[in-house]
Parts: sequence; structure tokens; C-alpha cells
Amino acid sequence: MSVHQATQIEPEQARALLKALADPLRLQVIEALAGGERCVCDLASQLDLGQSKLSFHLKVLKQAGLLADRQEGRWMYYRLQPEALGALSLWLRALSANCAKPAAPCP
Amino acid sequence: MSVHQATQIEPEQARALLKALADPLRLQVIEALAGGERCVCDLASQLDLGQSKLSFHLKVLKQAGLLADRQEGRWMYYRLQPEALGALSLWLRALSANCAKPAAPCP
DNA sequence: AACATCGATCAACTATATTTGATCCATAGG
DNA sequence: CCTATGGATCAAATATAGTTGATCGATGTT
Repeated sequence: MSVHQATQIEPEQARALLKALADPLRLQVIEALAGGERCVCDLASQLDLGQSKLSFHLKVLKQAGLLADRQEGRWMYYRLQPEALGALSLWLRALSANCAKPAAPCP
Repeated sequence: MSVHQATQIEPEQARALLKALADPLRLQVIEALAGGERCVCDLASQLDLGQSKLSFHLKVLKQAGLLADRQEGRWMYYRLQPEALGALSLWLRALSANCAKPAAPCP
């Protein structure tokens, strides 16, 4: 299986990914990283964020599996983990598959 | 354009959808509705939720554009809005497009 | 060795979201 | 009419999440 192919995920995993994404600052980080890998100091100045704050949100995103990191000297570089985004994207799509079935009348 | 084709969305809209989805109860509701339209009383008993609680979460989901509803007699029927899920799914996928670009060394 | 920078972590504080129970309104049946 | 049921809404209480500033370890520089 290719490393780029999104794997199946469970509802619980989907929930964790959604929760991590559902914050304005974290979404800004994600969008910034959609342009390519970046180091923390770069992100901090680009997004005009306090260091501690950014570190907190990076941790949340990383723990959810949305980011990977790499250290070089004293710099940390973060990048998106496309498998996670892909898996979530597929999971969302699958929900609509047969949602159009009308309800049986209630009474 | 077909009504089933997902339209482009803005980051702000994506954020709103993600936030609405990022709750365990609401996700249970979404999953239940993925099986087809349902009335509120049906959802309440299936998910073993208090009426007031369920109503609150349905409102959040509806306001985000994820659900549509329809009244019949004294019953309310809710259903998924597949366009919203589709649009979000596409938006997520697009993020990975060129996220693999390595960072320029920092120092 | 002394110092500066990058970035993680912690504790106290603040803000935001969710739960609960009480009403309230509309519809339907007796 | 009078009553019962489905469901929305509101205010108060609770729970959860985010922010802030301080501190710390690691790396690199002079």
C-alpha cells in the first residue's frame, strides 16, 4: 500500500482529527503548512503568535496525527501529514453515501 | 451545476463546519443521519439523549449548514446536507496538494 | 565558561461550550 | 375545550479549552 493512500479510520479517530482542526489558530497553522514545511520561528512570525501559544497548538495538532516534526540544530520543523487529512476527507465523503433515504413517518 | 456537486468553500466556512462536527454527540447524530432521515424522537431514543440536549446539538449542526429539517405534523425530521460534507471533504483534500515542499533551512 | 536563542512545559487565569431542568408554543386526539 | 406529546428555548450551573507569563533544557556562539 502506498504511503500516500489514506487508510480507513474509525469514528473515534475522525472525531479526534475534527476536534484538533476545529480551532481558528490551528487552522491557520494548517493552512500555513499547506504551503510546505516550516520552522516554528517562521510560523510564529508569519502568524504573529506568542511562542508558548503556538507551541501549545502545534502539540495538539501533532498529537492528533495531523503534523509531523523534525529537529535540526535548535530548530523544529513541522509539516502536514497528508494521510491524516486524506483519511478524514474520505470518511466525511462516505457519510453522504446513502443519507437521502427518507424517514418512515413517525406516528 | 448539479445540486450534488460540492461548491468551493472559504477557510472561515470550513472552520465553522469543523467546529460543528467536532463534538462526540453531534458526530453520533451525524452518523445516525448518514443512514437516512430521522425524526427527533427517533434520534433521541436511538442515542439515549435528553430532549433538550439533542435539540441544542441539532441546532448547532443546522446552523452550520450540515443538516436540513422538515416539519410534518408535530414531528421534525432532520437529514444530512451532503453538499456541506462534500465541500468540507474537498477542502481538506486540497490542503495536502503541495504540503511536501521542504522548508528552507532556518539560519 | 558565559551567554543568547529556540522551543517545550507548567500553573494560574480567562473564555467558551455543554448540560440540566423549567417553561413555552404548536399540533393532535379525546 | 381540555389534555398529552413533540420539540424549541432560556437561565443557571458545570465542564472543557485556550491564554499568559515564567521557567527550563538543549543547542549554538563568542
